[in-house]
Amino acid sequence: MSDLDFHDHDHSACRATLLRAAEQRCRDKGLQLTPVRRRVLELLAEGHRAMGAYEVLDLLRAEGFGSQPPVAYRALDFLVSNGLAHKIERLNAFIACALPGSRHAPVFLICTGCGTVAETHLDLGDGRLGEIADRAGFEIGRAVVEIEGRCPTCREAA
Amino acid sequence: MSDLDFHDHDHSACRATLLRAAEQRCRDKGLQLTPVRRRVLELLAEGHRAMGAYEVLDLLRAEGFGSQPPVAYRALDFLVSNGLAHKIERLNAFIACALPGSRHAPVFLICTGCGTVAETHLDLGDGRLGEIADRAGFEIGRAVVEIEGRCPTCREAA
DNA sequence: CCTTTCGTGTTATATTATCACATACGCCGA
DNA sequence: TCGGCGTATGTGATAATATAACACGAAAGG
Ligand SMILES: [Zn+2]
Ligand SMILES: [Zn+2]
Ligand SMILES: [Zn+2]
Ligand SMILES: [Zn+2]
Repeated sequence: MSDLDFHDHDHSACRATLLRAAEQRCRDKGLQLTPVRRRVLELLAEGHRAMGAYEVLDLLRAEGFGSQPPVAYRALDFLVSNGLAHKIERLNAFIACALPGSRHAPVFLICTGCGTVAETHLDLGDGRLGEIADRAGFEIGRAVVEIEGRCPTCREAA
Repeated sequence: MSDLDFHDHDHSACRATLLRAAEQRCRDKGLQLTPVRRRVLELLAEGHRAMGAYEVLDLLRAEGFGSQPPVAYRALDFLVSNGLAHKIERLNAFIACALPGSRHAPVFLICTGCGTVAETHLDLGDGRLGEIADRAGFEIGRAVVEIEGRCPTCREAA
């Protein structure tokens, strides 16, 4: 399975992998993967798509967690800060990181047809972006690459 | 002057160039660069930095234009749709396009120290991103590349 | 036992963005 | 000349996204 498949892969498998990786990562780094945080990551992984903070909040509320925005935002911030999820700025939405563990510049391919989001990554050190930054004397902190377009399935349909 | 200078260039010159280019572009394409729209572009060009919609709105209001959010958002949408400005998603802010005319994927270098934003661009056809999209069978519509870090000036200061 | 730290929860508020509707103006065909 | 039409501008109201400020409780460490 490629890291770029849009529709044809085993969600339950990648979900389980994600959760295991997250647990491992938190153990290693002394982070607390508390019930809310864990559940939010599960929700993102289950949905396997970008979810808004309020969408997450609704689900948390329905499950007996806190019902106010900070509950969702704090859990999401934790996941994002620790590389377990990403925020997709273009959509004001969050998604589980498909490549946890590696320090990477995520690249999102966002289908405007079906809303599916595929993640891959870019090594910023080499390549055009690194070159651009070097030439400008700019020190890269973090990068966001978000590409909107149509996924293979939606292209066929059209 | 490079298109990537952060601090040391002639603002009044690049502002004038921008406005002339916009007028030209609107004439060519039958677009109406109305007073509000033109003034918003001027404000972005004068500021020479990313400005929030409400910051723009405050200035418009002070100058006798409409005082409600849609006034600013509609003008900004016009400019963005027609390639005269960009929205920087990471900042929920807008900036005049530094390279109007060319159809390009803008790349923003955002300094977290001083807030300055430099724009350059990427040709999506070739390069790593095009390659990634091709491999996934993904048809690129538009792309957003936003890099946060420190500009040369702020690096020295640190 | 006391203090500190962290996580969770709450209420209230700030910030960003859109909806819905009214008016005005230029254009064009009847 | 008139009426319809598209487009731009303006308004008040509201939606969607995000943070501030504070209280409480559990766990860790002295
Ligand atoms: Zn990732
Ligand atoms: Zn699709
Ligand atoms: Zn541009
Ligand atoms: Zn700087």
